[in-house]
Amino acid sequence: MADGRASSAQSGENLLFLTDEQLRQGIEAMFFAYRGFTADPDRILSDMAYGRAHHRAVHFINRAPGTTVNNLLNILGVTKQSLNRVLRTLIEDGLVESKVGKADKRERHLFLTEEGHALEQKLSDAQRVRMRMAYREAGPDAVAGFRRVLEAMMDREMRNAYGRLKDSGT
Amino acid sequence: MADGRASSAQSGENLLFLTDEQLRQGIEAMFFAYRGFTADPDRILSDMAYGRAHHRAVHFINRAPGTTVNNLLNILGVTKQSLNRVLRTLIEDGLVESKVGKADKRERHLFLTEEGHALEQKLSDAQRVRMRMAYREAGPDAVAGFRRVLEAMMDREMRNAYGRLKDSGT
DNA sequence: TTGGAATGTCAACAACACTGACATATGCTG
DNA sequence: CAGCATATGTCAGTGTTGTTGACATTCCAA
Repeated sequence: MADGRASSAQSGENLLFLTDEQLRQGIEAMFFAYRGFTADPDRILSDMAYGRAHHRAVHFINRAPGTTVNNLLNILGVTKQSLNRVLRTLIEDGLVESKVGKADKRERHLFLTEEGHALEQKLSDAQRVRMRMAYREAGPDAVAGFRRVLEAMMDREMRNAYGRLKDSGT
Repeated sequence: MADGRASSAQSGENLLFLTDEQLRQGIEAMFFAYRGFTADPDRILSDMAYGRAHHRAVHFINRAPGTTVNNLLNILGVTKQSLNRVLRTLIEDGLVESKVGKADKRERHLFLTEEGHALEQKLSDAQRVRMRMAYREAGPDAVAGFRRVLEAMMDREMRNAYGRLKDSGT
C-alpha cells in the first residue's frame, strides 16, 4: 500500500492514475499552493494589527452583505468566541457595522463600512493578481478541472455553502 | 473593478473567463477545499498531543528520509525554533530519529522510526481517501488541470521544492 | 586560528483556535 | 404570561503554531 502501487483495486484505466504516488503529489501540490494562495494578503495584513481571520471575515461580509453572525459562523467553521474576537476589533476600528435585525431583533446583520470595503479591495486585489496569473498560465480547461476537483474535495456542508455563494454572485 | 467586469484588459477570448467573479469563486473554492483537505488528519491528530505541524514534519521526513533540518526548514517555510519544538516532541516520543551527519557532523539527518511510519501511514491514508474520491469524481482531465493551476499558484521556491519531490518519487 | 555555518535552546510574545460558563435580549409556544 | 429556545456577546483558561531575539555549541574551511 505504501510501495507506489495503486492503493485500492481499480479498473484498468485507473491503475496508472490513482497510485499513492499520484495522490501524494496532489496532496503536496495543495500544501505548497495554499501557501502561495495566502502569502500576498498575509503580507499586507502583517503590517496591520490584523491576521488571516480578519481577512476571511471581511471577505465573506463583503460577499454576503447583511449576513448574520450565525451564518458567518457556519461559513467560517469556527466558534463564536473566536469569531467574536475578530468582529469586535473590526467593529471598533470602524471597518464593519453591526445592525440589529428588523424582523428578528436578536440577529445582528453585518456590513462593511467604506473603510472596510477599502481593506477588502486591497486584500482581494492582491489575491486575485496571483489567481489571475495562475488561471491565465494554466488555461480555461485546466481551470475547469481545478474547480471540479476542489468541489469534490469539500465537505458536504462546505460544498453547499460554496454553491449558495456561487449562485448569489450574479 | 469590483462590479463584476473583468478587472484588467483582456483579449476577447478571456473576457468571459477572468472576471473578478470567476476569480473570487476560485478563491472561495480554495478556502473551502483546503478545509476539507486538512479535516481528516486533523481529526486523528486532535486525539493525540499533536497538531498539523507534526503531520507536515512527519510527511516530509517520510517523503525524503535522511533530510536535514535545514532542508526541512526550507520546505516547511517556518522558523527553526518553531520546527524544533515539533521535532523535539517527535524525537522524545520515538517517532523520529535524528542522526548526526557523516560527511558534515553539524547536520542532523532525520528518519522515521517504525512508530513514526505507523503514524504517517495513518494520517496519509486518511488524506488519500478523500483525495482519491475527489480525483475519481472529477476524472483524469480535471486532475491534470487541477495540478496545473496549483503549480502556477505556488511561489517560485515552492514550485522548485515541489518539483524536486515529485521527481524523487519514482 | 579565526570566522562563519548549522544546529539547538531559552524566553517572551502574538494570533487563532478551543472549551466551559454565564449574561442578555428576544422570539415562540403553550 | 410563563417557560423554553435562540442569537449574540463576554469572561476566563488553555493549546498549537507561529514569530523575534539572544546565546551556546559544534564543526568546517580559509
